[in-house]
Amino acid sequence: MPTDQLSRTFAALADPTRRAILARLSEGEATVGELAEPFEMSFAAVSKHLRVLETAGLVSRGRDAQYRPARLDARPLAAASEWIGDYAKFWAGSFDTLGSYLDKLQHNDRATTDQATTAKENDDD
Amino acid sequence: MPTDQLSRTFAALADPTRRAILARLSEGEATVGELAEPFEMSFAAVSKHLRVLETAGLVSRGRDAQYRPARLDARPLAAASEWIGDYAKFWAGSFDTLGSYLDKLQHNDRATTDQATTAKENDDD
DNA sequence: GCTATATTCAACCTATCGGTTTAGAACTAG
DNA sequence: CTAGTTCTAAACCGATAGGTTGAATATAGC
Repeated sequence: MPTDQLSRTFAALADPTRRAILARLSEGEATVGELAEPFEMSFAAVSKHLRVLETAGLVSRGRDAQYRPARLDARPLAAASEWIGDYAKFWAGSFDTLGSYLDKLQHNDRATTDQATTAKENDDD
Repeated sequence: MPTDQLSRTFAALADPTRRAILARLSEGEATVGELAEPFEMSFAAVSKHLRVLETAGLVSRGRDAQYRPARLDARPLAAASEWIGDYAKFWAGSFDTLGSYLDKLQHNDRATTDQATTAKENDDD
């Protein structure tokens, strides 16, 4: 996997187990055991997933006796959301190209575009 | 890679070359040759990247003589954006947990939460 | 039909992923 | 100190990712 932050974030999200772990952590801290419980998978495997999430900066770990509780850190998701947001104009018009999207913008000021409130001007990369 | 749509989308985005290809395609259709030009990489490699994007539904291909122009289809990004959007409330308060976020909501009605305009109510999962 | 151009297929290589198992480390409690 | 719990490290494994090269396919132009 490439070493840039955005790639690590997206790679971390590209696994349903890890997304489920993040969903669980959105309800609060959890130990490895608690996180592993819903899965038919060894503790070690979950521990590895946590490490991937940690390397991506999406999870931080603490220490409480034997336990090493994990907690969510959603900040890298902001950057990911921002990246995707630059493309919002392309799905706002569903099947449409940018051309017909701009066209539509001129014809009806507010109708199919209400979803695109997050859109930012595309800068560089 | 897991076979669900969201995983394929995130996996496709987890590579800077593919993100650059998408960025290029956001300016309009392009042939493999045009897409390969900025990279020190064989045509075949770019062709493979395009296939990953195509499998993820992010790119569709056409035919124009020998050329097989690729065009952006951003619709899968909408789902990805929605998934990430469910976590917006967690980065809105930066370091905070859900607990202190809800706490904050009660104590000051509008202050540190102005960033969270995209937040959707977290429903199922 | 031949040749040039654009793209993909097929085989191959190395590195990483996601999982396992087994052992060991970190800590608590008797 | 010993025993029990929780978690991670290490070694291993098969499958996939991302790249290469060289041959095959598709199309256009002559």
